[in-house]
Amino acid sequence: MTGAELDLGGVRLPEPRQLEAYFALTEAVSLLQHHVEQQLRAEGGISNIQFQILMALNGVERLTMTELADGVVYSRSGLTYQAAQLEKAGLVTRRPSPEDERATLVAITDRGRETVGKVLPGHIEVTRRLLYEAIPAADLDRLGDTMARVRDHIREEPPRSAAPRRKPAPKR
Amino acid sequence: MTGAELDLGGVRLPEPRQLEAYFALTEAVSLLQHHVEQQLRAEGGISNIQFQILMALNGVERLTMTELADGVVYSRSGLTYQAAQLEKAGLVTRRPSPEDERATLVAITDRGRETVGKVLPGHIEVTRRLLYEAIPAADLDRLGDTMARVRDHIREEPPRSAAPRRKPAPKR
DNA sequence: CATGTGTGCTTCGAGTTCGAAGCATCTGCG
DNA sequence: CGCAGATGCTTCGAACTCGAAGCACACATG
Repeated sequence: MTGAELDLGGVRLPEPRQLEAYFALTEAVSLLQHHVEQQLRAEGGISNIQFQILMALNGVERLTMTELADGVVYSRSGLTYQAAQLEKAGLVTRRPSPEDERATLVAITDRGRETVGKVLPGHIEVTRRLLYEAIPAADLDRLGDTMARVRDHIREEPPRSAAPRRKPAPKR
Repeated sequence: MTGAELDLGGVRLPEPRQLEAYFALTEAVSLLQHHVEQQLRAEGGISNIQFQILMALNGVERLTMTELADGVVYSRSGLTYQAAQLEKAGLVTRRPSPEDERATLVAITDRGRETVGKVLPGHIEVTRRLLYEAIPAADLDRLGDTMARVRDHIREEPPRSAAPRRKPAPKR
C-alpha cells in the first residue's frame, strides 16, 4: 500500500507531501486571486465575482439567476446582491422571464461588454505573469487536467444533508 | 515556446488550454474551500482562517501579528479582528512583547490545541475525500510541486507600487 | 378551481472583510 | 536630548457575504 500513513493520537495523518500539496494549492490560489482582484478593481472598478458574472453572460443571450449561480461558486443571495450592483452600474439588465414569472433573466449590456473588453487584457496579463510564467507549458496542461478532475469530482460529491439544486430535470 | 497565441482585437489571448487551467484551478479550490469551511464550522465552530491561524501557532511558542500575517494570506486588520475573536473564545492569548511594546505576541492555548485536535481529523477526511481521492498519488505530488512553484513565484512578485512588508531584512 | 407542494428569487440580520487613517513605540541622526 | 520617519498594530466606516426566512408564481391533484 502506498498509503503509508502516520497514526498519531488516533488521527490518521496523510503523508506530508499530501498536506504540502493542499497548502501550496490554497495559498497559491489565494495569492493569485488577490492580485487579480487588485487589477480588476484598478482597471475596471469591478470585483472578481462581478467579472466572472460578466464573463458568464458575455457569450450568451441571457441567463436566469439559477443558471448563473451554477456557473459561479457563490451563494444565491450574494448573487442577487451582485446582480443588483451590476445593474446599478449599467453593466447588466434584469427582467422577469415571460415564460416563468418567478425567474429573473439577466443579460449583459453594451456597457458591460465594454467593461469586459477594458479589463480583460490586464486580467490575462496578470494571470500570465503570475501563473503561466511560473511553470512550463506542459506542467500547466497537466495542472489543468488535474484540477478539472478535482472540480468534477467535488461537483459530484453528494451534499452533507439537503440536495443542492440539481439540474431541473426537463419538465414533464 | 509553444505559445502560439491568438490576437483578437489587440488582445493577445492565451491558448484555450491555459484559460481552462486557470478556471479549473480557481473553481476547484473554491469548491474545496467551501466544503472545508462547512466541516470546520460544524465540528469546531471555527472558520477556515481561524483554523489556519491556529495551525500556524500550533508548533511554535508564539508569533507576532506580522509573522502571523506573513503565513496567512490575509489583511492585517482582518487578522486583528480574527485574533480578537479567537482570544474571546479562549483559543489564543495576546500580550505586548516585552522587547518591543508595539508588537503583539500571540500564542495558542490548551483549549486552542484541543480545538485543533477536534477538527483536524475531519479536516483531513474532507481533503482526502475531495482532493486526494480524485487523483492518483503521483499526480498529487506533481500538483504540489507545481503549486509550490507558483506560490513562490507570486510571493517574489514586486508589488505594483508600495513595498508589501518584505521580511524585515536584518537591519542594515 | 381550490389547495398543497415545489421552485426562483429577494430580503433580512448578523457577522466578516478590506483599506485608510490613527495611535503608540522605536530608530537613526544631528 | 530631540525630533523625523519608520514600524506594528488597532480602529473605523463602508462594502460584502452568508443562511434563514419570506414572497410570489408554477404545477399537480382531486
